[in-house]
Amino acid sequence: MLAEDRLNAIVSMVQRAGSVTVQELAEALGVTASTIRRDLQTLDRAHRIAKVHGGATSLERAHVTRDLTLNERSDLHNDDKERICARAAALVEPESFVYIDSGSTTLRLIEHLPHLEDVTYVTDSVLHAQRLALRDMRTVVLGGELKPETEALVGPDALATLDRYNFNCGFWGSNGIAAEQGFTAPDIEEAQVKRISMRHTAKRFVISDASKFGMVAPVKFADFRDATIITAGEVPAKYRAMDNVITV
Amino acid sequence: MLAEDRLNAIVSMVQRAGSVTVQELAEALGVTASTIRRDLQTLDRAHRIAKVHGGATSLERAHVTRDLTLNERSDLHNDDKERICARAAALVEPESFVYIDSGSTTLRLIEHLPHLEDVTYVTDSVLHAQRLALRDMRTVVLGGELKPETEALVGPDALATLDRYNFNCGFWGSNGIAAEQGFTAPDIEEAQVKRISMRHTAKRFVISDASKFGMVAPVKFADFRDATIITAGEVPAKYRAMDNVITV
DNA sequence: GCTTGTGTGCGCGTTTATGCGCGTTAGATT
DNA sequence: AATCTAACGCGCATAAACGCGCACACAAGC
Repeated sequence: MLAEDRLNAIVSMVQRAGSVTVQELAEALGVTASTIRRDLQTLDRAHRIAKVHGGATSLERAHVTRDLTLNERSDLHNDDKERICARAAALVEPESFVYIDSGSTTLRLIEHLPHLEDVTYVTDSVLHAQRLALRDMRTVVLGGELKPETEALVGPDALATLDRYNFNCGFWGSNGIAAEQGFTAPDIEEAQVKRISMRHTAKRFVISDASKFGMVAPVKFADFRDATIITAGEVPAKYRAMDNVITV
Repeated sequence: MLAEDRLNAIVSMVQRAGSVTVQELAEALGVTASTIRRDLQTLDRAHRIAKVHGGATSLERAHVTRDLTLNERSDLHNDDKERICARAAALVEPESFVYIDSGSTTLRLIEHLPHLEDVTYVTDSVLHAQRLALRDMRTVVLGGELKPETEALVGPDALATLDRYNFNCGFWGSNGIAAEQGFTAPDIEEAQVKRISMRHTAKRFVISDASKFGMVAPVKFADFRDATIITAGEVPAKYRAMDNVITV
């Protein structure tokens, strides 16, 4: 049996039953538990199922249930991202007003944020807001239309709210980072929110792994010099030398 | 059985019955009380149920009085709620701008909403917004501070956003419904959001099971005559006769 | 034929989940 | 208000699940 077929079989079993254990899968497919675990990891990363302790559940079930602590752990071995987030989180100061952009990297950042006095976090992502609230942080959500794919808020309401705020510092993700093209995002509306939020922030940080350097996405939201980049891993020499790039 | 499944089972048992004891859960699921307690702790932290001495209650029940005991147990009239929500959902018309209040009853309502042309839903709850987006509804979220307990948005930003909107119709939950005291909520800030959102809505509906009639919570957000009540079950005769009460 | 890469199984140290015992505490009873 | 009982939380022990490294098998490419 092809590995690919086995993956599909797992997905359909999970879909049909709602949830299955590693053992059940191992027996049904005639491979060891190790292999099943690796498969589940792959499928979880591809967002085709949700891996949980002991087995896997379908996404629908996991979505209502979403155990927030489990997903993070799945790719926790990504040392780079962990280090980046730890470094970034240390930049938050007491009594400050902090903006957190939507995106998977900033989501990871939330888990590292310290419990400081009188800090308020503002975000354009409902998912991020929930996580912040779970960690008992003072949390403010921008208004606006909810984009289902990214759970981010966009549109005039979001922008209008931002216009009333001024942040001490903020953290953004970026799909592309290039010296000439600056920071770029895949979507016009989201780029607009990023642009305006940056405009209202004193200390601006982009957190990203090394893979984004040299990449260019459709819509620019800031110049390369507009933010300090916190990154890790194999950063191209050209960028590593720049004084607004911090490699950890 | 997967631990994850057990958590789901607990939630659905709590939702259906309104409240359950640790013992009942332990017997039903074939684990010890210790495990159930740990599960309840997890679920309570995730705001999926409310843990109380002796067992757990659904969030909405815990809301009326902060620490209630398991003494008087009543069914949440699951059927009633379903009928109420189905009736309410039928009131949404195409090409309308609809407000959905936070709360467990309105959450259930979302599952019944039809896919009509050109309907936009606005809500003050991040949880509700996620569900709406999952169902591919056009969804707008009010801004504001996120209250962790209820996942509702409150404060000046929420109110400012509401001031720019005018809804064709809207649906609210209410902790108390009484002829003299009107509609009441447990929290000042949430009551304010309810009040302002109602003020900007043409057709106002409160959806509630019969148990809320005669109850009074601390903060009033509307007069009894301000909304049409959609309810079911054993409504006191005094209220059943009123012409803004629809019993299904 | 040899190398290279991928997928799988196995062993081992680590983490997580569960059950049990015991001292403490919250509610009910009087 | 005093007392009593059941629920509670904590620590510990155990077993299962887990992740990782390594070895081997097999296939593809030079």
